[in-house]
Amino acid sequence: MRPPSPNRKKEVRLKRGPWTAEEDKLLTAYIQKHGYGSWGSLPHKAGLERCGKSCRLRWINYLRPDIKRGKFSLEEEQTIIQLHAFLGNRWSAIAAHLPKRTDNEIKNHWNTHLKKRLIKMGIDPMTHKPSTSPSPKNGSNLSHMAQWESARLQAEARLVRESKQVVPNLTTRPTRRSQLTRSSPRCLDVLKAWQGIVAGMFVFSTQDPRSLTTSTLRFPSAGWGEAEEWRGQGMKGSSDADDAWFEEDSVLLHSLPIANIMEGLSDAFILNSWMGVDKSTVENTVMENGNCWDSVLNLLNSSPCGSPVLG
DNA sequence: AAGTATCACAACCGCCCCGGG
DNA sequence: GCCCGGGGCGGTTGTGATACT
Repeated sequence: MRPPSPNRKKEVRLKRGPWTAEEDKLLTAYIQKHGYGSWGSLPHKAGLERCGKSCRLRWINYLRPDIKRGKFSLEEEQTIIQLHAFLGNRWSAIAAHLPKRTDNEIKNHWNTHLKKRLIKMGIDPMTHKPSTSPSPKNGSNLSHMAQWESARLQAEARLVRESKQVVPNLTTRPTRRSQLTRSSPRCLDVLKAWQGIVAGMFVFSTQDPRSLTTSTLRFPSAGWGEAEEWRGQGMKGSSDADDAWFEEDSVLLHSLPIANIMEGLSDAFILNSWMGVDKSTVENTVMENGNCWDSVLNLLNSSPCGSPVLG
């Protein structure tokens, strides 16, 4: 605990550290009766010797009734990893896509679990790419990342415009930054589309799951709806060590295609817009087209919200 | 049983953005 | 346009619980 600053004007002794049950009760009772907002004056009104920030944090991260606590499900972990691959450490944006989870909780879970597991697997948790042995495609990856960022920023800019016409959702946490993502989630829901597309359509030509990051993509030979087989197929052909690795980190592995194959994602976009087109035509075109980002940009910018591409 | 290391997560800190004056 | 205060966010720390030696 650091000593109170002598420069602070009329220092009121504010309590710090863990909240007591009594304090929780006071805060909850006050907010239930009066609602929240103006956190600066709330502590005094509620009879708490805490700073407004502390009250806000306690409410948002712990006392809110619509918070889901406890272990993260596999699905949630997968979602976090995938969203983190695109959004980085923008926890509030990630939390906006995980109902009833707080940004703080997600951040903690990432730092204590997911990040370590990625590192253990040799994946750079920041780039979601292999942390060693630079890929020969690094240059193009960077380029694609830059293009993706450009696409994302353009999409966000569009969201900002659209958000001005959207009534805020009063049932969710009203944050200034998250309003951008929350009031217009469709374009971020593109992630869901990716998840469905990639998990549902792609299999990897390699039998070594560790080389997923550099694998080329192929399609399930038996049909579009049988992509689940890829996991089993991959395990059958791998060594014991691979199996152990595969099993241990199966959740993460299942996410890897989305996290790592940034290039493939552009293909996924195109594929999604080509549903119904002859499979071989799609495959040929995707494989021949080394850079689909122009198409991605077009999709992002021209697709009206509610289009199939954006969910 | 005691000491130490590690884990999990609540809470704090400082920076930044935004709106209002 | 500038300043200021409120509020939000991400990074970091503190601390209790648990596992290990």
